[in-house]
Amino acid sequence: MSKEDVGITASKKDDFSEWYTQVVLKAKLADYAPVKGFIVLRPDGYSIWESIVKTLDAKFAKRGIRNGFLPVLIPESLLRKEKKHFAGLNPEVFWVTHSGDNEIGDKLALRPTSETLAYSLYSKWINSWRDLPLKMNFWNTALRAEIKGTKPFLRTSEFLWQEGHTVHATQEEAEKEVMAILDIYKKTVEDDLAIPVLTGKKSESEKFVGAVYTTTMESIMPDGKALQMGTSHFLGQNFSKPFEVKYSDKNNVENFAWQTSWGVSWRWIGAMIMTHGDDKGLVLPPKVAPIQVVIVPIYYNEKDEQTVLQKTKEIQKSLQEQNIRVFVDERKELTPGYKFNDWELKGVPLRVEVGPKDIEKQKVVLVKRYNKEKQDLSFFDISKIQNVLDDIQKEMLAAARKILDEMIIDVSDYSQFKSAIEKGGFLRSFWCGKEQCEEKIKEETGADIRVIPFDADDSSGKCVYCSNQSESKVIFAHGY
RNA sequence: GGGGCCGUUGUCUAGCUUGGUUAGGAUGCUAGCCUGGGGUGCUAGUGGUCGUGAGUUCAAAUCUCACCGGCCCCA
Repeated sequence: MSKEDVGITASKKDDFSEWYTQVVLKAKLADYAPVKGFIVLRPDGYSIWESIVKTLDAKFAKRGIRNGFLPVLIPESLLRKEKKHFAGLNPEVFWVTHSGDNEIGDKLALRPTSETLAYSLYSKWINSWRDLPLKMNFWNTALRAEIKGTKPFLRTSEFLWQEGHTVHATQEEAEKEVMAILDIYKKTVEDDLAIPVLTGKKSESEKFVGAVYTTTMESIMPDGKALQMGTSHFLGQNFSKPFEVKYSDKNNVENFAWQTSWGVSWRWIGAMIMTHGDDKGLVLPPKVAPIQVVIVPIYYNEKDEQTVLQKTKEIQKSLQEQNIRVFVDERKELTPGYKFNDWELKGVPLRVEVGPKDIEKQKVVLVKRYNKEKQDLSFFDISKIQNVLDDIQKEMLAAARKILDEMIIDVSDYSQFKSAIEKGGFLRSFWCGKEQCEEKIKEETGADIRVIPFDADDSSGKCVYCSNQSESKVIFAHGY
C-alpha cells in the first residue's frame, strides 16, 4: 500500500461522498452489515452515541420524562388505525409474514415508529386528569426500508434513535412540550456536537404524516445539502381520537387528550462527521470524543524512554483526576509520526507530545486537532488542559456557525433561485404559502422547503415562484 | 422511478479483452533487528470459498444468466 492509502485518500472538497464513506470506515466508527442498508457500530461509533444518549437522557429526566421499552413488532391492524399515518409509512415498512413455515394472519410490521403501539397502551393507562401529563421516551431502533442511496448514519434501513411520546390535558401544555423538546435538541446538538441549526416549522407537505404540525431543526452540510437533525411534532388529537386516549377532567367530563412525539437519531453522528471532518479524517468535538486527549511519548534511547514514559503517566494521572478521557499511546512498534496521523484520522481533539527536549524545558507540546495549531504548555499548567478542551468546543461551534451563516443566501426572483440552488446551501426567500408553488419548485429544481424559521423577519414581499404577496420567508435547499 | 460503474487475502490491487502451470505484487499481520519531534528500513514467515449460485467447457477469477452487496449520475 502506498503511503497515501493508509489514511483518507479522497478529498472532502472534490469527492465529498467518497470522503465521507472513507472517514466512517477508516476511523472505525462503523462498518457495513451483510444486509443492504444496514450498518454495524464499532466501539468508537457507539461511544459517541452513548455520549449523546447520556446528555439527552439527563435533560429529558429533568422534564419528568421517563424511559420505557416497546417491542419491535407492531400488528398491521394497529398500524393502520390512523390512515394518513399508515399511508405515509407503508412504502418503507418491513413486514414479518411468517413464523417458521406458517403464515401469520395479521402480519407484523418491524417498527417504523411507535406512535400506534404506544398510544394503544396509553389508552389503557390513562383514565383521569390525575394520570396526566404522561411523558415517556424510548431508546430503540426504527426500521424503514432504504432501497437506494444508502449512506452510513444518514440513510440506513435501521437506525438508533429515541422517540418521545407525551400526553397532555390541554393543547397549550402539549404545544409547550413540543417547543421545550426542540429547544433541548437544539442546545444539545450545538453545545455537544458543535453543529449549528436553524429551527422552525415544516410546511404542510413536509410535516410528519399524522401531526398537526412539525417543528424541525435543520443543518447544512459542506456539500450544500441540508440535513434534518430532529423533529418535534404536535399531534393534536389526531391519534388520541382513533386510539381513544381519553381522560376524565375535574368535572368528570371525558376529553380526548393532546399529544406530542419527537425524535433524534444517530444521524447526528453523520452530521458531525460531515461538518467537522477534514482530509486527515475525523474531527471530534471534545464533549463527545471517546478519547479527548492522546499523549504521544517521544524518545531516542532507553534512558529517555524511562523519563518520558514516567512523565506521560504523571500527566495521564493528573488529567484523569480532572475526569478527562485520556490515552497514552505507548505502542513501541510505531513511530511518533505514524501515531500522529493515526489519532488525527480518529479525530482525537487534543494531542499532547512529550519528548526529551520538552522535559528539559519543563513543558509539553499541545496540538489541536481541528486547526492543527501547536502550542507549548508548562508542566505547571497541566490543569489548564480542560480549558483548552473547552476552548476547542467553542471554537468548533463558532467556525461551523460562520460557515452556516455564509451558506444562507437571500434570493428574490426565480431565475436567481435556480442558479443559486445549483451551488447548494440554504436559500432564503418569500413564499406565498401555497402548496402549488412549493411543488413546482421541487419539481423544477429538486429543492424543497426545509424549514419555515421561527425568527423570520415580519417584512413582506413577493413569492419567489408566483410573485404573489407573501408574509414570510422560508428556507429552501436540496436535502439528504 | 430511470441509467451506469464495481466486487480477487485484513486493506489496495495485477490477471479477465483472447478460458489452460502452484492466482502475482504492495501494504497489513507475526518474529527478529534497525530506527524514532509527521505515515522508517532490512530479513524471514503468515494470510485467498477470486461476492453467491447455476450454466457453457476437457478446463472458468476469466465467457453467459440470476441473485447478493457497494458506489455514482439523473428525476
